[in-house]
Amino acid sequence: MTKPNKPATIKEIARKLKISPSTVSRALNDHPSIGLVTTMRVKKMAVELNYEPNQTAIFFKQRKTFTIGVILPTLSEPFFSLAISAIETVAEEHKYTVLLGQSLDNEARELQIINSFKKHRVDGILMSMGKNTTDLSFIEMLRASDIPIVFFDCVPELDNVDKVYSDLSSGMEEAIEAFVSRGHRRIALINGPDTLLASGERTEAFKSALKKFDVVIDEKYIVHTDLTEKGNEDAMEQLCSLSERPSAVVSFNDFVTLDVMKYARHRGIVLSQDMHFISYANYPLWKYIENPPIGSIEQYPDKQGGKAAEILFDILTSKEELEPEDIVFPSKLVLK
Amino acid sequence: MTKPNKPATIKEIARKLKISPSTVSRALNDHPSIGLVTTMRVKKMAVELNYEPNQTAIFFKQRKTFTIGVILPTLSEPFFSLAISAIETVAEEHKYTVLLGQSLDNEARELQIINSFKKHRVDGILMSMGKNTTDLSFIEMLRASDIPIVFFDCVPELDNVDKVYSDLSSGMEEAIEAFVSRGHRRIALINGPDTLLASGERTEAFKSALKKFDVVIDEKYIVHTDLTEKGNEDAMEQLCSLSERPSAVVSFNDFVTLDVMKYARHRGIVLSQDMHFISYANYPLWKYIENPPIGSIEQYPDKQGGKAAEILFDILTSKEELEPEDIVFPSKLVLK
DNA sequence: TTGTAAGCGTTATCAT
DNA sequence: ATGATAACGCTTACAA
Repeated sequence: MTKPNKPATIKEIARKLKISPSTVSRALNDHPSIGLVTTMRVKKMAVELNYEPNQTAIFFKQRKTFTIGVILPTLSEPFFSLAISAIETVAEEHKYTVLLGQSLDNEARELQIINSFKKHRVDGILMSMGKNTTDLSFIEMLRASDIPIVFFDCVPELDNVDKVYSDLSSGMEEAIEAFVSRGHRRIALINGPDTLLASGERTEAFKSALKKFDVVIDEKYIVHTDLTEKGNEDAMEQLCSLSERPSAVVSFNDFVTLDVMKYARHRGIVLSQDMHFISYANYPLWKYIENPPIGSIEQYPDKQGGKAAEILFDILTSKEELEPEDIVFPSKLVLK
Repeated sequence: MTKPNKPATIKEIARKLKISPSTVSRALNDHPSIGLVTTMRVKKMAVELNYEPNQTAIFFKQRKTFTIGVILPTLSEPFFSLAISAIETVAEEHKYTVLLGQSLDNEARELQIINSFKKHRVDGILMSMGKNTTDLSFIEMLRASDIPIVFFDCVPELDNVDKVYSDLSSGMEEAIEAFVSRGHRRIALINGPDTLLASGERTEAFKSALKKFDVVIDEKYIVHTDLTEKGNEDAMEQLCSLSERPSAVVSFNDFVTLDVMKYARHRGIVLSQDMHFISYANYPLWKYIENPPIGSIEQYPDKQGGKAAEILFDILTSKEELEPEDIVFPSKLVLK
């Protein structure tokens, strides 16, 4: 029964109807010049034969695949699964499908994925770069192949590329304000590794926010973690061993805060009393934590992903060369 | 400068070298019959002209796209993001790329995604069905189009399809054993809606495990939630209002347990003392929770996804028709 | 060892 | 309003 169903083609419809393939093609595409009757006859025969256009042929002919590739570090971070959902939604509206590639923050894998996407002739690429990606030559390569790329979240420091990202400083300012207004003066920052752009931005935002609210900047309150569990604990230990412990801590992200709070608890610190927290990410799990941070800074992965996708489709549909977009979403403290 | 780079084709290489396109094609593919010298000349010219095979043409000609589609409810559940990572890994080994489609447990969207995948002529599909999917006719449709599909996790109750899933009962048995050995006798089950297969399986496993450990089955200890936050709380309230409250609760999954524990706390119940929990999923966040469940039942999303992908590639590479696979991974209690 | 030619399914150009 | 033909880039019998 499972006859190797070579699906019906336009030619067969033409043959059955004793008309030419071009007429069939036009009828199927509702070309105005085709008579209503033939159009109907063709369409009827099409369903009868269970005709399905062979998209691979069409892709080939049109030099378009109606496919975009999305490269991001990992879907296990809620940030990115939210982002890709938004991307998928936008893609769907444009009748595009989404190719997925997780880089796992590995630059070599990133290259591999890009090449695979290029081979598959995706019409465009959305990318959030890995934390350690330094070689940006792939951008030129894609440009040479005429494949537009729009970055989101982790974007390159170039101004001739399209990018959507979040401004960390607005959230930081709100965080410091929240701490200060609650009477805190000894405010610490547990930052990521110095090699990360995102760390530099946080440091800068931290300092300028402290300045704004007239809190003296004390370098010993700025510590670093390599973002491993051990690194997070070490960073916390540094703060705990200070003679004047901070009473408030902004940390790199919610994951760091989770580890850090756990460690603090083991160290006998009473959460939400001896020490208060704010971090970046605003993951939903906080509502289940017994002494949650006073807030978390939202970076709007969905808006970022969605906007990046929209820009990409603008590029894809516009005929002229567009000026590169540089979109910034302010981050925002969400109090718990 | 951005010349509309129509990429080099085999023909141009042929022309430059004054040989025939077929020779070029063969040389590029290391066809044995081509002389070493010509092969080298061709390859050299290929890099020189920056030649890139036009995969869309190849896809078209070979009737293969080296693309598989993955349909799953949502990536925001860690279960599925883990599964898709495993799938991606296997796909990559086979030089395949992955098209993504999130159904959001919506049957109509599922159909839409399947059709989109079919249009894109994916070579095969991996699917975890939505919780409410009842119409399985898409399976026949895909069969007619000769697109193999392998199910994982949420699989149809048919025996002529390939599927990989987890046996809920082994984990349930271990859970009950863990409770019983700790002296619990009043053991409750907070199950999902009755319409779900997964709920029926849990109920059955629950009862037979209780029987196995000589605990009397008391129907009032079996309650249901629609898996919303409100539903979870209501289910817990039912248990709390019993004159003889259960001291141990197995629940549908970790998310339910989170809500339920939170509610219990508000209700004045001392977690890990008055009441103990076990649920399905084994999400990593438990290590950050102050009074975590005594354990969680692992369902191995990565193994399921990976195995499903392997089966699909077996089908894709084998010449003969293979017997449908029916793979069951026992679930397993992981103590915290 | 290499070349010739047909063909994959569709659409677009040019006729009629 | 419809048909014939070429073309997209590549592979593969079949010939030479």
